[in-house]
Amino acid sequence: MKKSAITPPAAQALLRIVLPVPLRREFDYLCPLPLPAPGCRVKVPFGNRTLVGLVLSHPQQADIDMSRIKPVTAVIDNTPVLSEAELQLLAWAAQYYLHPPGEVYLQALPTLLRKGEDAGYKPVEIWHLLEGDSSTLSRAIKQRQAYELLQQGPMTPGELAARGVTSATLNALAKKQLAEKRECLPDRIDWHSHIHINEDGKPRLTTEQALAVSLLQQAGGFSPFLLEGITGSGKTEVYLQAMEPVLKAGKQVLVMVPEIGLTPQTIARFQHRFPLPVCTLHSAMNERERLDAWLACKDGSAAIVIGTRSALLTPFAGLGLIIIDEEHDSSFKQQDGFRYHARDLALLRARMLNIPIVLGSATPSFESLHNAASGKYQLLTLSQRPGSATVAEHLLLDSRHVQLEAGLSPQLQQLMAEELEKGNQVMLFLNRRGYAPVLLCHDCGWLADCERCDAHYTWHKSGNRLHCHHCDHQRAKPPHCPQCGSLQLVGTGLGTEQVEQALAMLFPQYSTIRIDRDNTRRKGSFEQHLEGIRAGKYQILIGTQMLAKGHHFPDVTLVAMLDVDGALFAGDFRAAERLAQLYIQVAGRAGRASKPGRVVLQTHHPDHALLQDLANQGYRHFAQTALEERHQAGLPPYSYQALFRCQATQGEACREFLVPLAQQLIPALPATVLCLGPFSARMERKAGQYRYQMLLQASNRRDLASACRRALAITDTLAAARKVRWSLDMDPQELW
DNA sequence: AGCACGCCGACT
DNA sequence: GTCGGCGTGCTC
Repeated sequence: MKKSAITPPAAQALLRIVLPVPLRREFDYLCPLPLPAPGCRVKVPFGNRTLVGLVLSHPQQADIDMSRIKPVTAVIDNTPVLSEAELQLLAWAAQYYLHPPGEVYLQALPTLLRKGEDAGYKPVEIWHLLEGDSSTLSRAIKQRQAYELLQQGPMTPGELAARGVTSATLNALAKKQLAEKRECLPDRIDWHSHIHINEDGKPRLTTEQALAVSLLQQAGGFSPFLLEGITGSGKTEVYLQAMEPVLKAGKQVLVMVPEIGLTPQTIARFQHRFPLPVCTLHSAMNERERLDAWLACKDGSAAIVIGTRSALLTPFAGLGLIIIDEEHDSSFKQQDGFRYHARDLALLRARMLNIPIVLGSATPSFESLHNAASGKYQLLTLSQRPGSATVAEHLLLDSRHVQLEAGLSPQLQQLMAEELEKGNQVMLFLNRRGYAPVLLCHDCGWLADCERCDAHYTWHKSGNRLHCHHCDHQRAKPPHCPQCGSLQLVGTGLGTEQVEQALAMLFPQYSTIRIDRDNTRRKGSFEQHLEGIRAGKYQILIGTQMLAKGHHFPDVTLVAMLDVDGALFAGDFRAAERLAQLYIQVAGRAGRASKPGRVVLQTHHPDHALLQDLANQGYRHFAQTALEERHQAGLPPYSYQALFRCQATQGEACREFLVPLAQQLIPALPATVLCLGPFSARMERKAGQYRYQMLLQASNRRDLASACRRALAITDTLAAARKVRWSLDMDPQELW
């Protein structure tokens, strides 16, 4: 007879975990010993569903009554998917951005891991030979060929297929017990001990480059740099050489690029210099590719990681350097959900890891310039282009009192003709696609307005459609006015389509290509157009800013911005900064190497201080003036902001939430914190949603954070909060 | 966010 | 009589 039917209660203890729910809270669960370490995933019951959560700590005591605490369903990982250092970074981010911790932590994991999949590589299939009598293959030619191929070593089905071996042949071999398919883990390359640097194509450095490289190569510990280098000054070469000692020490390098910067050419350049494992991380990858790349960062088998915003949250085995190219680019700030700024978090990560970080740009953000001026960043300047390149000439063309042809002044047409006659290319920028931004009835004044937004439809003549650029709604262009029946529907204003059409009339002897989102939608068509331009198939290029980013065409000697006047008076205090960055970007397209370039800005406000500054003094001078203005006005980076946004199908619902929030908050604010609003978005209704906002501005971060925490506490008590969608945006980059 | 619970209108 | 509308509350 068995003794003791009583089993002792299983030894168990508490886990504090985060879950993918929009609650600013952590949750405690019971778990049998041994407890999974912080950074491990567990499955837990939550309400009546099961969620994947991440272990943060092992608390001694629960923060609620023990009777309400449930046991975990399962432990997924026996080794953490995130290290202590990464957990610390994410904890800081959740605190700083005041975002629900579950959404912050889970953001650092690829989707497959969020769903609870194993944190392992996808096994690869390998065919290999078995011991056996191969003489039976004398008459089976294909099988014998496959057998002989496999005698050289095991191969994947893909490699075999490339050599003409079909799966049928392999299956036949398997049936005869001569070969077998096995699943195994992909090879991991141990690159750390044998670094090779390809000196082929390494250019001679300018003095400035050499100085920057030597300072970067000597940098040890946490040292932030701002690399300010004009277009064509060779920033990438500085990055490459700064990476050398880091890689030689067996440390990984993270290169962050804007969304549009992750091109095959970028990757190829790094791959060519360093024949080491380079991996990319971006949104266009599928879930499996992303997990495999994520694992390669985490286990150290990737030497160089080139990625967009989300790459910053990826774990690294041994990160030695962070590079942020085009650091001013707005795509580094996430614009929904967890609204983090990857550049700002990168600084924090570098500080936590005690490693150098380089922010590079031709047009640094005002924040970074301010930090360089105050000595927080070391400034490295590249003001020369290698070789004998000349600097472009900048012209402001007064478009007042002159007859514009499809937006082109006679003077601009003259300049274009001059360059075209010399066999050069001309590039025109207009940040408005479509034929005309407004369609109206000439007889009764009816306007084609979007039903879901406070905006006009843009008339796209190709396809004869009306298209709302704010909500993406499309409809056929009505044949006559819906109000008075008139056939006199006319377009007002100018879009790229219209300019393209007009150019064909003005310069019939030259061919024109338009580049905007409308005619590059098809995969690969953008690259195809670029190729056509490089090959000289087109002499005149007209496009939106997508033409401005990064692509260089050596035969372009004249670039012109047709209309930026709208941006000069936009309501957002950052509009001028963005315009200046775009202008410099565009200007960088003009001339290089042997051919001097001209940059033309056509404007109705040629005396505007901003434009004068940009054209005559350059970005740096403009930035200094503008920063001084921000200083006077107490705007960022001389103050700090947080924005409460709110949207609902009824404007009233937004006001019923934000007004009492502001009323209760304002009396509790210290003198250092300013509350502005609530006020409606400049475009109050977008895609059927009414949008309101409330801005908090403070002279120091501590007071701003406590004001936000106060506001969040009030929000919890407001029933009206449940009838709207609201969010908190720390360090907002744009106002609605 | 999900999901259940709960209390009021038009339908098999 | 029920199906289902969305307000309210809760999730360790």
